[in-house]
Amino acid sequence: MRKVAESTVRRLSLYLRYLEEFALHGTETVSSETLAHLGGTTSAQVRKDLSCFGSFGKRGLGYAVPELAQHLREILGLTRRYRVAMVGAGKIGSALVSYRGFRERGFDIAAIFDSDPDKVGRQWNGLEVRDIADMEVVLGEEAYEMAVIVTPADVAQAVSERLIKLGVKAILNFAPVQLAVPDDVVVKHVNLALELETLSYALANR
Amino acid sequence: MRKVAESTVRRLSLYLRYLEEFALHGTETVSSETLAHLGGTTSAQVRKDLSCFGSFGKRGLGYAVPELAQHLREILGLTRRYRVAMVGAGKIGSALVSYRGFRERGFDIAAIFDSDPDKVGRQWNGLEVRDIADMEVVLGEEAYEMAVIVTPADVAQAVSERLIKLGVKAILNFAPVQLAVPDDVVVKHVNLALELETLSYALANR
DNA sequence: GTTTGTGAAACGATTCACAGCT
DNA sequence: AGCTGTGAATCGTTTCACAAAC
Repeated sequence: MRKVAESTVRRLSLYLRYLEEFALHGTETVSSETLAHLGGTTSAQVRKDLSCFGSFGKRGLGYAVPELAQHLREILGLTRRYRVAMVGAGKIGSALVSYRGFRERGFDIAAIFDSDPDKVGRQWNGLEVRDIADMEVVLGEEAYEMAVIVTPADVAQAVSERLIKLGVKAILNFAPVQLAVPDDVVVKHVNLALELETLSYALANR
Repeated sequence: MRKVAESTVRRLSLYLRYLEEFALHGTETVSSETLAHLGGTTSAQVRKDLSCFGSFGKRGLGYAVPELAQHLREILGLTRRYRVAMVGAGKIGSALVSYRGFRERGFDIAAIFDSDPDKVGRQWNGLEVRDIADMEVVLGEEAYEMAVIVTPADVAQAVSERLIKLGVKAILNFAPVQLAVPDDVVVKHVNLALELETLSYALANR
């Protein structure tokens, strides 16, 4: 199975979302063509993506919706819930904490940290913002495999190191720095200004 | 100028960020190797990326920091400011409006719309949330080329159509739907839950 | 007849390696 | 000597096209 492209994984996530939509409406089977159309790709792409992990369809028929959805959940590691630590209680952090999309997909933000005394102690979506100085104490109580870093750029590297020491293996990083992490830790970088810049490029080069 | 890959454009944005950092510290020249190291890529990649748009370096020396930065700003269309309309005054919208990274890069969110009467009329970062029903009136007063859609999925397509009728040519879409738009309109899709899912996949498949 | 699963072909992006300029 | 710019080679992804299954 080894070596699946990131682009494939992203598409699988998308397919899963559409499958859940179909499941909700009671649709029983779906073709690669239908999934492709919804996901903005081609039927061959859908089949290739799936073929990385097995053959889930019936020739002449298509894919059984709930079964394929379940396979995708297993492939994507979404049959369990994840406890997520969030560091940085700024505006973006605030939005993420109450973002239902995370909880719906199995990601529970279960701890929030900030260094600003004005923020520490406040309740956020039923969760107390803790002092970043207490991170080791708070996170030591339960296992956290995932974290979201929403701090200023200059502290993000140090924060990531503390998180990794505490067992975090996956980081979603909103700080505009390239984090240096060990090989067994995976980092996904999100940079919203950069997304607008790709749009600006597209506008300027038509 | 030939077809430039999206990945190239994203890296150029990154290089620009580092160049501005160097400019701030008064560094005068920088090598492809240095930029590569900061951006997590290779020197050959940096040179290839730049070579799509011209030859900006001096052999034996490297690149002049302020000059290359200016070239990149021009390439990326960042020598001007953009008026951005935002539709959807939820939590994510709220975070984006006060996100300094946008303004710093030339993107001014200059209008916010929502359909919720509780939100309409409220001041957000010095900007009044307007009724989405008045979108045509408000946006008709000034030219808007860019928009951010932060609405629920079910209205995003209709909202995009109205925006496009009003002259919007670039959309950053946070709603989890694939928007269908004319060829001359560019859409960038952001899906935060999906980013966590790629992390979950990585954790599950080690 | 329809739709999957998959090698093979086409395409695109990255890396190599070196000639050419400073 | 040092570093860029770039064609050529490599590597990875997408598309094609068709045999096999239903």
